[in-house]
Amino acid sequence: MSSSVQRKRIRKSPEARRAEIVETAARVALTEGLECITLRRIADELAVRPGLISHYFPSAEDLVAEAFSVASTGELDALLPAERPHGTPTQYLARYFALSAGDAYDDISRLWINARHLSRYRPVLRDRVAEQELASDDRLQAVIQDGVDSGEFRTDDPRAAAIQILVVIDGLGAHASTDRSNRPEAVTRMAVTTAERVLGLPYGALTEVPALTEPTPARAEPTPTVDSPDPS
Amino acid sequence: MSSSVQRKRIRKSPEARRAEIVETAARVALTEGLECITLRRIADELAVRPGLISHYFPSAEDLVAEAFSVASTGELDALLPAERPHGTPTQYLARYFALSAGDAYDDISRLWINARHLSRYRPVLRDRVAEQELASDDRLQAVIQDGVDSGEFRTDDPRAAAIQILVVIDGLGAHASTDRSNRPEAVTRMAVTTAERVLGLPYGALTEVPALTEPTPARAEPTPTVDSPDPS
DNA sequence: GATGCTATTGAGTGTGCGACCAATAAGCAA
DNA sequence: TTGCTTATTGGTCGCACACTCAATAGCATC
Repeated sequence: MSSSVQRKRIRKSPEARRAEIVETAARVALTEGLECITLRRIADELAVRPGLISHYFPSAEDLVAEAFSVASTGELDALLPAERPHGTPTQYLARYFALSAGDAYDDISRLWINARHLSRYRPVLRDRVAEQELASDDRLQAVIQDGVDSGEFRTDDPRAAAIQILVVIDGLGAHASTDRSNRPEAVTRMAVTTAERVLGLPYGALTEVPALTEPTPARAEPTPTVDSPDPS
Repeated sequence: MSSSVQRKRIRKSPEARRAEIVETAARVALTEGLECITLRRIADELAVRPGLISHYFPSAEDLVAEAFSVASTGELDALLPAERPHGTPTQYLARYFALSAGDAYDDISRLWINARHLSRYRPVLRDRVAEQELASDDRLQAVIQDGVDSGEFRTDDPRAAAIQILVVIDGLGAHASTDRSNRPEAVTRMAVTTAERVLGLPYGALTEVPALTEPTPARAEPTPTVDSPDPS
């Protein structure tokens, strides 16, 4: 056998193939960057020909935007799930900050920087970025609102509180490609400190917290096929 | 005359030509992005042939890195000069925040996002980004130290204070390509608020301040070497 | 005005990209 | 088994990019 060149073509349903393409692109976006989503790259990954990717995404820009949305949504769900049946708002928030400070968060930080930069040139992506920003704001605001309702947090503007926290997280994440080893503790802890301040919590309230009773998986499985609605 | 094709070549000293190239690249970086620094693009700006750019920068990556450094240094000097003979630390700091909140700052925010993203792939640029980050930290720290010495500010870790302020500014700047029109006031004001907090100042101390006696120019003139014919 | 140094050109190489489309064959239905 | 729909291929086009190098010509110097 001279080599591994694909001999037999495999024919899949458009829905399955499309989902497969988007998933692959999302993975590439997260690990290597949005500009690595090229027709050839994704095609290689799936052992098909570039033309097939074009067939599903006549404009490559749409695939990039879709990949970002999928990756970003998946990460958000992993960090701060929409359903929170296994703990208090304080616990979920504490978990959120713990994850945000970990090395694993660097990929997400990089993805956001990547998307924010690239959206300068790509209108389709720009819309998706704005959409995902809103989703992040909403998600965090919801947790805060829950905490306010339960009396754990105190703020008269949960949305402003959420955005302020996210601004700090973005600011800390900006350096995801650079060395951050010798940052002062006050800086490392900035996100938590900000949250404690805007939510009327005492120092340590978000770091010294019992873990969730039934820990949600660190990474949600990305909804195995079947659906995946139409992108742009 | 069929057209404007360059007829006569102009021979300049290597130093002058090199400076011209870097200046042009820095301007392009600031207005259009670092990936628009291509041999052809810069050559067109200067009405020379691409090969000449290669002659001065055998690796284009070096030009990109150099352009970023020059642009970034220039902007830092415009925002927060190293020499501050015409006012108090409070005044210079207030001016810094005023400029940072203006629309003109968007170009700089975008440049930083651009550089932070691109440095993921370009080691030379990465080093320059780290270097310029340090320069920003140092510059702000110096102003804070002056203010502490004069009794205007109060903090026991000027560097940590500086970095915290910059993290917030970075976080706010992350959205420079997106719409930010309907941000809560608390968010818009975050950088100033942070500064007032970490420097032990009352609310408004950095916004209600008399202007500098001899206002430094908002933008330093880039040494108009007689020529510079065509902006794109 | 002639000479020499070298800044600058012109022409070319190879790579990777998105996009396009007629031809092909997989797999379902009859 | 046959036929048909259409998912998939293979090939091609044009463009933009960085990089190379021998040939050319500006200009300072004599």
